[in-house]
Amino acid sequence: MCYFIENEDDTNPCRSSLSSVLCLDQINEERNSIIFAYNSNELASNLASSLKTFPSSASSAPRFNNHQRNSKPKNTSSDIDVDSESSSTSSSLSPLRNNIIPSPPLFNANSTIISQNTNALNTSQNNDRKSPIFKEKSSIKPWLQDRLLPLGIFIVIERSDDTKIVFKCKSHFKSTFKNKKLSLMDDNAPISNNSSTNDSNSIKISKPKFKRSKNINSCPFRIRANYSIKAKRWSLVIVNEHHNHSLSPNFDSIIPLEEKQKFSSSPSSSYINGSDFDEAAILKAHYYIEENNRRFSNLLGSSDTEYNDDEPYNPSKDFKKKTHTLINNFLINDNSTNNDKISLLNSMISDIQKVITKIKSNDLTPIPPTKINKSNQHSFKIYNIINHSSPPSYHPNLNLSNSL
Amino acid sequence: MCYFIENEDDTNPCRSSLSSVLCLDQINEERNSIIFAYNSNELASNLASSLKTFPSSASSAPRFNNHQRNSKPKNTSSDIDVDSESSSTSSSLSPLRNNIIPSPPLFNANSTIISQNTNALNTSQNNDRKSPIFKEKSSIKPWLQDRLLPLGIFIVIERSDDTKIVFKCKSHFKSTFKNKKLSLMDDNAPISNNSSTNDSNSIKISKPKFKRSKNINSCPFRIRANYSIKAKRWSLVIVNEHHNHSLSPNFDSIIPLEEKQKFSSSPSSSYINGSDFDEAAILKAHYYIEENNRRFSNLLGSSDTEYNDDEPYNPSKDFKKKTHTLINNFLINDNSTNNDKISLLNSMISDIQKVITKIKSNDLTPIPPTKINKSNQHSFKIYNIINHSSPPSYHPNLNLSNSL
DNA sequence: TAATGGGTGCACT
DNA sequence: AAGTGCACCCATT
Repeated sequence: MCYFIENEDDTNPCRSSLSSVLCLDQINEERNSIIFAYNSNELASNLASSLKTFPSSASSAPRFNNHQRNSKPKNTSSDIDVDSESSSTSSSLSPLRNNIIPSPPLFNANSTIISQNTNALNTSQNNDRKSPIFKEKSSIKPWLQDRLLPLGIFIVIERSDDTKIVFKCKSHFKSTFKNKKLSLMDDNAPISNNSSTNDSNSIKISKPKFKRSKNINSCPFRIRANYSIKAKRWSLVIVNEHHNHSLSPNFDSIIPLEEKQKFSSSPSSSYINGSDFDEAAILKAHYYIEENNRRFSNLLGSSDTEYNDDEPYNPSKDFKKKTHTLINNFLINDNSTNNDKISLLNSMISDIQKVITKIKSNDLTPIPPTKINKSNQHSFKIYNIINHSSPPSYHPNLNLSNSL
Repeated sequence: MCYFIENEDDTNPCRSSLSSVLCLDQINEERNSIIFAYNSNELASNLASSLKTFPSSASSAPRFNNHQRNSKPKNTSSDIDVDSESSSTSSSLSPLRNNIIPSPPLFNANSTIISQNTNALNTSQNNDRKSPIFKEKSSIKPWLQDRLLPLGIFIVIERSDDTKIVFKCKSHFKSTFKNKKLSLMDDNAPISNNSSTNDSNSIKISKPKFKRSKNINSCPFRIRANYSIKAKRWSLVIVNEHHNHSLSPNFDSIIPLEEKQKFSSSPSSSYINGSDFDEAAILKAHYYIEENNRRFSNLLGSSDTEYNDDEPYNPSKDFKKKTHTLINNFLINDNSTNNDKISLLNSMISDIQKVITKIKSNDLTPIPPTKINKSNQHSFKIYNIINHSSPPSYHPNLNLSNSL
């Protein structure tokens, strides 16, 4: 089994968004073993480490040479240049098969890996370098699902065609009705039907409408299968290993019963019930990944976070950008009077100053929404902030070229 | 042909959002005639009027009785209670068939209509009240498309199952790449490659990334086909007759060539080329609808508008809500130091004050994004405000009841 | 079947 | 205006 690593150039923004790479090898499926490569990205390493615990014979991750696209003369034919046995850093590996040990790489982010299987499947295709790892497209998803289920990852196909399959997490979306009911149950505030007890200091909550954002479905986790026409083989790429939700808590609710049974009883899942199954390692890996995802997982239930592939999640920058967008949008779009606009903006400054005060006192409770005092405004309903999943509204007169 | 109108109760929020109702009858398809009902909604009336011009023999819209669900004893069997010939307001109708003239209704929004064909199709099923208007589900879309194409409305199925079909406008979305190119062509700002000319007063814009919002695809137009198991028939409901785009300008580009040919040559489209086709009336109706949609049509190209059935579009309120969400989210989520947070918030206040200044001078050009001066921050890219279609981020710890 | 990213129709659930 | 899994497309490079 050989690996070829290409550095991505930045001319293709889509391709340069690959943040981490992991190549899986299903050749030793009978032994429930996985060979994988990982890059310097911490979370990718963690995922790789967790996968590493699956096969019992691999003591460390194999490493591969980094083939800079132009740093080395490359065979221009359809054959792929392969380094083999060029490094001693992989000597600690216990190769699972009598294969060419993959060359040690210099990994970095934005690199992709093309696995080139120089060995045969246990079939007549032995020693055929062009033999695909996956014989057919339809076998990729079951194979991948089997390996990700123990991590609590339930994949579905987001998009596919003859040359690619894009996998993502199964959506956790529940109906807004169900969420509404749950939210109301969780609400500790007493709902009083006695309107006469209304005093000005207590804001009465009358059946707030909860509506979970649709973006709870926007888990950024992606795995991609690419079919190389040249190499005539499928390869797997982890495009984004992050989740915006915890994995184990939803494990039970997401996976259909038949999947669970299949998972726990199928012969290919013997790493769960088999003799060489290291349950402690699996659990440890599982929780380790979950730990790394904690800052995302606690977004569950109110997540509207969008992940930018170009750069890591940065709440401050995200906040700044969104705020800037809002302000400019308001400046240009709003058709209220200038006085009303200024009044609104001043109330916003007031809000920010409240937040600054809270930060200084380490008080992280949210500030209450302020009312808009406009005579010509419709009565301002008290909205729960969760209630608003609508994207910002732009005005048709917003001329893009003028806004630059 | 009889009609039965049910008032929706509000226990089903999906159904109560029906804003207008129009029932089409394809029985006289051979004569290219349509019987329809419309409610008091103005645009629904317009659309109904335009449809009315299709059949040459119908001089006015039929009206139907409003059957309040509990105002009248209703047969609890599977037969549907039908009023017939109970009003004289429909006397101006020229019934297209020797049918029971539909009873005049009291229409209101949030009502739905169930057509009950008391007459037979021109088949052996004559006098079978259970005979569906459409013999099969698959015939509905072609029939409806034939009637909407002359209005410039090209429908696709949004969702369907055994008992319903939801139609919407075909998306006008073009790829982001194309938009990017177009936007750059429209950009009047010179893009200088000479970085030495950078002075502090002019904000240099280096190849802004345009990315059209996906919400350009959110045209609210919806027509729904419902299958009544009781009545064993399909009925059509106009759920939302508004568009967020003009119809005719996109007519040519949207409709595939084969559809156009089918439209202009099929026998069922003889109301276009046939002898009783009133082309002037069609065009008038077409432009009339387009006129009514003008305020939506100029959203094309920058549309992020989302239609809220509960209340009209209100930029100020939208802005206020989003800002509040952002601030609270930042307060809770951001893991930077307090000094950095405060610095960021102060810069935000500065931005708002700039906006206030601009408002006072009636200068609606957007403010430039400010840099974040943090040593541990990545360089802050200059983003175009259109570039941000991501919804605000919410934090799970944000207690909803506390924020009220 | 160049490689690869993405929109979206629409039936399944 | 059920949400979404999936594939048939088309886009750019």
